[in-house]
Amino acid sequence: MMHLYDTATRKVRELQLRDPGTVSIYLCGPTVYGPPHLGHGRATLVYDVLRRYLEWTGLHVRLVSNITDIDDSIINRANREHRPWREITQQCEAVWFEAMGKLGVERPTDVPHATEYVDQMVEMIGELVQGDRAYSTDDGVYLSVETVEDYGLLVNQDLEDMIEGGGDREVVGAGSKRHPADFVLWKLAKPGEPSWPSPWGDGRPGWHSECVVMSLHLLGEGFDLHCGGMDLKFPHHENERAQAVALGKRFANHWMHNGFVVDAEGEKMSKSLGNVANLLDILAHYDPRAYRMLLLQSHYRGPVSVGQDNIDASVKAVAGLDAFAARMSGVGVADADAHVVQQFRERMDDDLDTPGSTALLFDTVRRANAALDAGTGEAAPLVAAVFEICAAFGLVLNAGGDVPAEAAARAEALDAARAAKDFAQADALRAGLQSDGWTVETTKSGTTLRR
RNA sequence: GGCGACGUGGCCGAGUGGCUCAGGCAAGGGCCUGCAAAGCCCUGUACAUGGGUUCGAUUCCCAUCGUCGCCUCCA
Repeated sequence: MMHLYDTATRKVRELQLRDPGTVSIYLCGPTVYGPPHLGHGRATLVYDVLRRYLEWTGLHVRLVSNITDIDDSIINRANREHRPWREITQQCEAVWFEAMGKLGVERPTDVPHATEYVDQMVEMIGELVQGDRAYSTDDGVYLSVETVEDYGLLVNQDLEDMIEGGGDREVVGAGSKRHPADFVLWKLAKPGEPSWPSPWGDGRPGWHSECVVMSLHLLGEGFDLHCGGMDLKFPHHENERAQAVALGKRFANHWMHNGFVVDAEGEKMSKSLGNVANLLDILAHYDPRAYRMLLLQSHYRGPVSVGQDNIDASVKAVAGLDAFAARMSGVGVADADAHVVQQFRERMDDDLDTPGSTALLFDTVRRANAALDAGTGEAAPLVAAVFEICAAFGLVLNAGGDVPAEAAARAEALDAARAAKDFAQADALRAGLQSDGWTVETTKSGTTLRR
């Protein structure tokens, strides 16, 4: 069974399932106001691998990942560009899913939009106000964090320390709040801003309220796993949790957070530092599978630096797997090598050890190649194991695909020239095929083409 | 100030109290090949620094130096 590091208890523990056979996961999705960056790509890839692996083991996975389609940053951009805010969110969402498609990230089973759940949010906030856990001020409704017993659980900090460290940061709504750490559940609208009706005045929900409502609505109390990037740990996840606790509801059983993408100097890529590398750029210039490979080779909790050298190495690693798939396309079907599969499961179940699993993958590739070289007929189970691992990783290998008759004819001509020892002609044919983009592999048994 | 992560061979990046030990990319040598490609085999005296614990530490403990993250925009 899967064991994962749990942020709340700060140790690796078994992922206990509320409903045996089904895993319920909530992943905080994007706020759609700009293009996705490498960090978004990392988070979605990490959880895509988690999801695919869990499914591969035979579990049913319900993965809910929201779209935050109402937020200050959206409104700000709309004002700046004098465009309707809905136009921005729709466009950004389309770009998001296009990028995810290219990355090979499977669409979540549910994609709730914050704006579809405003009624439920108002209802929830009402409950909190009624229970004296929240109060309204002249600019909105706030949750009183002092009423939440273990506030700070996820960040592992108590309230005083958090406030002390606030430093120069501006405390939002400081003047009217009961406690500086109280956070907004409902923001009253300023003139011209998008708004929904509520008992406290027209306004919009706070970010933290969106995800509690949607996760509890779609997955129910005590769902299995809540995930997201490290930066969501606080305040977002802490505050989501605080609301659920204040409501007396069981929230996520397990918390998972992935590490950052950092730049060459080891600094986190962030919007405020302006060093964010666009995911779309990477997708346009490299084999998108390379980013998945790069992430598979590092542990999800650690930082990953994404640079030219890094990506290049991963591009080649993936190309090597393609060559393997092409080479093994003639090997018959067999059950996957049980020992390899077992080792793979052990590693993956150990806090999603994809680096160890990737090492196992390449080692199995090597063994399968050696077996094929030796002609002992032992390659097939190893090949099957490689394909199993790739499937669980969400890595789609390119075995070369269809070769048009015209190119196949030239390959045959190449073999004929070689047989006739007309090497000048053979070399010319090969060069011609290569310049047409074919990878040409000439073996004793004949020439194969792929691209 | 509080909480936390990290410093591994040319680059990236796992991991471990002692065993031949990751893995990818790059490099050198060999086998195979008409030559390549693909593949296989071999090679590289790695674990920030200083102490300590230990028969033995890259791995545990302490300190130092350095890098980074979070402490109400952020995957």
